[in-house]
Amino acid sequence: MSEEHTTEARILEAAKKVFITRGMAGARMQDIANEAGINKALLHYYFRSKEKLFETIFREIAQRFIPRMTAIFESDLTLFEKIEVFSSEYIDNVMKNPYIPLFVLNELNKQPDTFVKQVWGDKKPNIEKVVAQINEEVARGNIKPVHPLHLLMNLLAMCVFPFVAKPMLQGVTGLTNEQFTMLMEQRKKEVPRFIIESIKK
Amino acid sequence: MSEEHTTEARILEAAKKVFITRGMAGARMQDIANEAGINKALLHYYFRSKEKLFETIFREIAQRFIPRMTAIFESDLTLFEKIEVFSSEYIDNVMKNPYIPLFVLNELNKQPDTFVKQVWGDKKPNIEKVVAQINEEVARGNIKPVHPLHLLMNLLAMCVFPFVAKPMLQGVTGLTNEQFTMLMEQRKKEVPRFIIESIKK
DNA sequence: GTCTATATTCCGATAGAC
DNA sequence: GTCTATCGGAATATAGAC
Repeated sequence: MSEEHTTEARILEAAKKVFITRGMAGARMQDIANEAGINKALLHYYFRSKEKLFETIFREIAQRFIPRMTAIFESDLTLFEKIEVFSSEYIDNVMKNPYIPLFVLNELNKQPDTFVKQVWGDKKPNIEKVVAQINEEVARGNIKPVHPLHLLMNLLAMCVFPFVAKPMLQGVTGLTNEQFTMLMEQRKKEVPRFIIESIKK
Repeated sequence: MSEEHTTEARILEAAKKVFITRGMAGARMQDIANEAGINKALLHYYFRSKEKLFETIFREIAQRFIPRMTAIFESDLTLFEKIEVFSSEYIDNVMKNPYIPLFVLNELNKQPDTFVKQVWGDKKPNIEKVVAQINEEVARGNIKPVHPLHLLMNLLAMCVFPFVAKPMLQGVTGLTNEQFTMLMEQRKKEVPRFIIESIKK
């Protein structure tokens, strides 16, 4: 598989793959070992236990994925720009790692207290800036009155949900993988268009 | 717990609760037995194996939840009515069973081939009627041009996603359970309003 | 039908050689 | 650091008494 990787890196790579597809409860140390091309004992040598290994993986994934989203909200872009950039970048991001959202949402639901801390232990994502921006645009009469949280939920929902629900959508529509990908490609423009149509005056 | 239920019904009730919260891989037969107030052996007496029990539960849940959503799409309501009724009824529905969407999406992702058949084995949900309705409204110039699938995905996403992402949303916003419930209550009107604002001419 | 006791399998973790 | 072999516990499943 990978050539000049250290053993630890290969384990992390393999564990990531297995944990993401099967979840913490469904993953087997043996599967991870096979995927990494080593044996079980080595997993315990590098990471004391399955739980420690999982925590390492989860933290890495969550901390690399969530801040990347929220960074856009904390930036200096205008509200409309943020909506456009977020949709485009986030959908792009998820298309490359389609299983991550469900994985994160899932484990976050199974272990809310433990993992919520792990994700935002230090620096909680700051959405106050966008919220202020939205309220400001409303006050100025640039957009229609809208509850900031609903607007942000709508944006996030429309970007994430299709990937989480892909098997269901394919079951209903009969879409092939290629067609699904094309649809998601369109969505980068479609989501911001849809939102802006809704709030613009 | 429940008084005049048969043993089989109590097992199903208990299994439903445990499977939904922990998932197939995370659920333990012992937990189900405890929850039902019986012992493990009885579980195997009524349902041969954990897998059989799970399949029974999953089929029941999926077949009771998904058709209820799609029935609205197949009805004789107008497009705008469908959007309003769906939002209201579906959010209402999920508020009473908040863990079901993630459970279904999750297991559907783990076993696409097996379960997609189990859910829609006989009668696939028919979205052609709404799709036709949307295209018609566009053709008549009643609403702005919009891809039917994107519109339906948007509707579904905005209704379902907040519940699937509840722990994340609470982590970011600090919302209490009561506040979250109030927000979802608002959403029954907010989602159709948002959509209709976007597509109306 | 329901229970206790036990068999069986699976899986995380460790011991110890190299 | 990496391996093989094995332990020990947990979880599914069965046997058999009542």
